[in-house]
Amino acid sequence: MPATIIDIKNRTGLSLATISKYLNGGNVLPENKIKIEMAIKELHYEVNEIARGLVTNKTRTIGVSVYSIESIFNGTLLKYMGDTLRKAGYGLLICDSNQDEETERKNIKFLLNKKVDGLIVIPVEAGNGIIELVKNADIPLVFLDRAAENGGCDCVRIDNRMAALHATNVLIKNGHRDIAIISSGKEYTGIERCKGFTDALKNVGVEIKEDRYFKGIHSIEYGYESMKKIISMQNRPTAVFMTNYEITLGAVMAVNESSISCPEDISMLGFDDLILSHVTNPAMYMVVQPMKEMGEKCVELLLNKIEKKNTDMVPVELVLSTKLQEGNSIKDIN
Amino acid sequence: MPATIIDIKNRTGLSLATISKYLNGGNVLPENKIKIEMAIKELHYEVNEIARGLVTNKTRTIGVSVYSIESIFNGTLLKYMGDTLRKAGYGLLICDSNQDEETERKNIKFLLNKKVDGLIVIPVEAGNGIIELVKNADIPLVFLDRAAENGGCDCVRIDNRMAALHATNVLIKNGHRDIAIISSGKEYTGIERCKGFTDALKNVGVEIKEDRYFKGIHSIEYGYESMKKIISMQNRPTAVFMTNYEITLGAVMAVNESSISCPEDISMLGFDDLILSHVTNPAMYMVVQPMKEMGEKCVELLLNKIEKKNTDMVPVELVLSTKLQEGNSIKDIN
DNA sequence: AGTATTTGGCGAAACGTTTCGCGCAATATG
DNA sequence: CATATTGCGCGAAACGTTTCGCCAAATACT
Repeated sequence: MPATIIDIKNRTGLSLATISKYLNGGNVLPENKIKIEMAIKELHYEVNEIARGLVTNKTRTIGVSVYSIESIFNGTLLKYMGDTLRKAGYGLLICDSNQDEETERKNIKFLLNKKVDGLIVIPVEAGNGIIELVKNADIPLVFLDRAAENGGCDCVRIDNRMAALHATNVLIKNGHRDIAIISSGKEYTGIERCKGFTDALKNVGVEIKEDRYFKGIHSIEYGYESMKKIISMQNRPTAVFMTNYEITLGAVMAVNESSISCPEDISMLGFDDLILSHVTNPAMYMVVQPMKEMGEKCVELLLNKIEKKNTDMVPVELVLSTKLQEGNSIKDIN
Repeated sequence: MPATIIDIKNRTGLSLATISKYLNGGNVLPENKIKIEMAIKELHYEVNEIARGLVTNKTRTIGVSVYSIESIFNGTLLKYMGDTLRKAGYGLLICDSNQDEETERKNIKFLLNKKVDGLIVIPVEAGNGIIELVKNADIPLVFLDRAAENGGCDCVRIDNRMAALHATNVLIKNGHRDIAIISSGKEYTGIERCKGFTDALKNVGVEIKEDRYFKGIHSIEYGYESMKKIISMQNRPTAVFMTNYEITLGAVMAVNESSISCPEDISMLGFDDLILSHVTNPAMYMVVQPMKEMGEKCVELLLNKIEKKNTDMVPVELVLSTKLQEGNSIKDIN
C-alpha cells in the first residue's frame, strides 16, 4: 500500500539507481532533484527501512540489555541513551534481564537475531560470558556501569573503588570507626565498592570485623533485611554505607519502620539518585554518578565504533568521576 | 558470513520452499526434517529476520512511546510489557517523549517508519492527535494509562475519577473538609482525578475554594513548588491530595524541608508506587494502580489485534481497578 | 584541438526470505 | 479399478531497496 521507490521511478521517469542515489545524498542534477522531491511529497513516499536493511546489512537500531528496567538508575541512563541515539537517527531495542543471567543470555541472543547494529549492556553481573556470545556477530559491544572483570572490552563506568573510598572518608572524618557496609557481593560494582570501603578504613589503621560486611544481592529487600539486622545488633555500628540505589532504598525503609532514628542513633551514607536524598528525612548523604554523561558517552562510543570512525581496535575504557551530595544523615561524633 | 537458507539447501539437497516450510512449522517428511535439523545445527543457521520481514511485512517488533522513561511508574509498566512481549517472541522498540508532544509525534513517526507491528502509547497528554498519525499505517494502537479523551480507540487504564473519589473519601472520613489537590491540569488522568476529587466533596456538600486547586504539570518540581505554597498559607488546608507519583514525590520533599510535619500539621494522600510509601516517614497513604495487570493486559490486547484473533473492530476499553495502600500520613481530626 | 577527467545516469544483480501454483506419488473413496 | 483427495516437494516470482560496472556528456587540462 505505501509508495515505493518504483512509484517514484514511474512518476519521474528516472532510474531506480538515480533515485536511490538522491535518497542517500548523492549528486543528482537540480532539475531531477526537484522532480524526485515533488514525487516524494505527492506520494508520501518513505524509505522502507526493512528493505534497506536487507541490502546494507544495517538496521539503524541498537540493542540495550539492562539488568532491571524498573530501577530509576537504569531508567535515567536509558533516557540519556535514547535521546542521543534518536538524534543520530537510531532506534533503541530494549530488553530487561530481570536480574537473571539466563534471561540476559536469551535477550542478547534475541537482540543479535534482530540484527542490531551495536549492543549496550548493563549487565547483571560481570559481563564476561557476554563477550563470547557477541563475538561472532561482529558488532560493537559497550558495557555500561558494570564492566567485565578481566577488561579487554569497551566500557563506560565510574571508578567504583575510589568513589567508595572517598565516601567512606566522609564517615571517617566525622569520627566513625565502626562502620557497616551493605553491598551486593556478586556483581562488579558491589565488589569494587567494597574494596574501596576497606581501603579507606585500612588507611586510618582500622580493620573491620567480618560481621560488618553484608554482601548480598542488589535489591531493596536485601537492603531492608540487612538494615533490620544491623538495627537489632547489641553492639551496633555507628554508621552504615549502602553501595547502591536499591539497597539504600531498602535500608531507609528499615530505619523508618524502626524506633531508632537517623542520624541520632545511626549515620547513613547512600549511593545513586539525587531525588531520593531529598525525599528521605533527613536528606541522605550520597554518592552521585554522572548519569547524563554516562548515557551519552556510552552511545557516542558505540556509534563511533559502528560508523568506523574509531578504526583502532584497542578497547576504550571511559572512567567518569562521581560527586558527593551532602545531606544530614551523618552525625559528627568526634 | 552467517549461514543462509541457501546453505541449508546445498547441504540437504532440498528446495528453498521445503526448508522454508519446515522453518515455519509446515509438514515435511521425517527424514527431511532430520536432514534439515542437522544442517541447521552444523551451520549454526538462524533465520534472518530482516529478510523475513521484507516479505511477510511483519517485524515481530512493537513500538512503545512513553511520556517519560525516567519515572518508576513507566519503568514498571515497561517491565511487565517487556516480559509479556518477549514470551511471545516480540521485541520492544522504546521511545521517550520527554514530556513533550512534539517529540512524541516525531517518535511515533519514527516507530512507524521502523515498521513496528503494533504501537503502545503512554501519551504525554490525551492521545487524540496520535490516532490520526497512526491511522494510515494500518497497525493496531493501544493507549495505556492515559486514554484519548474522545474515546474510540483501544486502551487499558484505571477508572481515574472513581479512584480519586474513593481516595478523597478516606480524607473525608477522617474529618477533613478543607483539602487541597495538587494535580496535573493538562493530561487526561490529572483532569479525571480532579473531577473525582470534586465529586467526593460535593457528595458531602462541600464546595472547595479555587485557591485549593493546584493544576499544573506532571513533575516533581510542580509538586514541590505547590506544596511549598500550601505550607506557607496562613489559612492552610488540613489535608492535601497528590494525584500522581512525581507530584507526590515533590510534595514529600517540600514537607521534609519545611518545619511542619506530617500528619500532625498536615495530612497527605498520594498516588502511585508501593515503594515510596515505605521510604517516606511516615508511610504515605496511597492510591495504587495494578501495574502488572496494566502492562500485561495491554500487550495481550495488542497482540490479539495484531494476530487478528480479535476480528471485531469495536474498540476495547479495559478499565482496571485500583487499591488503597494504607499508611500513617492521614490524621483523624474528627 | 585533443586528450583526460569528472559528473550524472542507467540496467541489472544482489540481499535472504516467503509464497504461489503446479506436479507427482501415495492414499482414500466409490 | 478408476477417480478423487491428500501430502510433500519444487521452481520461480516477489518483497523494496542498494550498489556495481558501464556509458555518454560535459568539463578540465596541456
